[in-house]
Amino acid sequence: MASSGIRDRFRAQMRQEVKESALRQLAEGGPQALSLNAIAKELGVSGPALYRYFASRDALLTELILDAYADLTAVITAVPRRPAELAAAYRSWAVAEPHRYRLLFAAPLPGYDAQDPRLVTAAQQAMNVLLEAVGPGPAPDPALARQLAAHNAATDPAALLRAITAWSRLHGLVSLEIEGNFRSMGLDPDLLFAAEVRSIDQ
Amino acid sequence: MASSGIRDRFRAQMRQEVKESALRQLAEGGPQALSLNAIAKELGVSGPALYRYFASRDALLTELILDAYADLTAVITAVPRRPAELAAAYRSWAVAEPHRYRLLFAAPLPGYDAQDPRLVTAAQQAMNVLLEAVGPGPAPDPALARQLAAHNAATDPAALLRAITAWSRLHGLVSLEIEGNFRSMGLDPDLLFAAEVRSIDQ
DNA sequence: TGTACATCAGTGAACGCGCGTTCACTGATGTAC
DNA sequence: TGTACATCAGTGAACGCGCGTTCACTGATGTAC
Repeated sequence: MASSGIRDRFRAQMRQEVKESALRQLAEGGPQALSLNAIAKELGVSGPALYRYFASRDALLTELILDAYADLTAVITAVPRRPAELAAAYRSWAVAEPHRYRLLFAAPLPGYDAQDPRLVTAAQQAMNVLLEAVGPGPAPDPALARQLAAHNAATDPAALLRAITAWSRLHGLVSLEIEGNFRSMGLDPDLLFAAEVRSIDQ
Repeated sequence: MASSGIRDRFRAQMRQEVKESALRQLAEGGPQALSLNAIAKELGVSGPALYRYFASRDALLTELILDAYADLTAVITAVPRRPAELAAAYRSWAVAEPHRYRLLFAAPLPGYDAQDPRLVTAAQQAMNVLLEAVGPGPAPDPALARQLAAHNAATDPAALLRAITAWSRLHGLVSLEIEGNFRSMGLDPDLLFAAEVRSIDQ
């Protein structure tokens, strides 16, 4: 009951607004632009008020990361399980929200410890979607096969390796694109992407 | 003459020490850990003293980036121009100095504008080394071929595309490795790397 | 329906810290005569 | 060889700013009787 009281609904909405403001800041100012004081200011509230909703800056950051994993996973889940479609969905999300993509895969902020076990779980769920799309690739060498099996016993190591390789290639393209490396070379990321996806697809 | 006076030599060495201290800080604290005050403290000097050697924090950062490009280029230049060797050299450098690799390819710091044209030149020189190692790949589609030719008229567009693709794949692996993504999956980056390089090599 | 109470969102002041940068200045030292 | 001077490394104080977080507190409001 308590969890659907009026106060609880208010709480939930306020938490949501804090997160939205935080994301707006990340989008504009880069990853270390996440400042509780600035969020409070945007929401028209004093700084300490935010401590009603999040235990600390790190706690807020952790939630943002979990949300980002969930969104990315949702986006690639909503699409046919084929490499080209998955890759396009993955890239679209990253390009649309580079600040959130960075939250997932770029350097962690100093002073922030990604200890939370929920982060590991969230990452695995995203990976599982990719896994369903790829067929087995070349057989990994025995040592690698053993590690792959230990990481995910339910999946053929050759398929797992292929999924990881595909992910790695995707990440390479996407991260260079969102940091502007292709644009500064005068190259259209769309075309590079199409060319590379063809290679993953085969 | 003036450029080899005693004072000039002193200046050069002091500049070097400032840079070394800056790199030490980056190595420990992440990219936004570059603080002039902290550098000054480490060198046993007051904060304002550094302004004798660098016009601003951004000027220092720019020099660190240029140095990093130069070092990476030197490392891959010192190795036979074959894909496997180049890839191994590239990766070794990145893994040995992840903080410098991030300086080159991860998100720019907020408030830092990478305006300096020397940065573009430095990036191209590194790319040129990769170019010499790859043979032509599949023919790019016409629009992409045009852009590739515009970016580098001296090179066959098919070879250029192959070099860019190889770079992108390398970057994907290397950046996931240095951020600890493979380690957290229980996978040995060496083995993943060997598997992926085989694919680039063919 | 009315009242008393517990809950809790939000405040303002404060703590201690760090940041980049400027300024007027001191004092050592290389250099030119 | 000795001396005067210009150069310039470095200082300490200050500016204005922002940060996360704590604390004791006020006041509104939902809730239980």
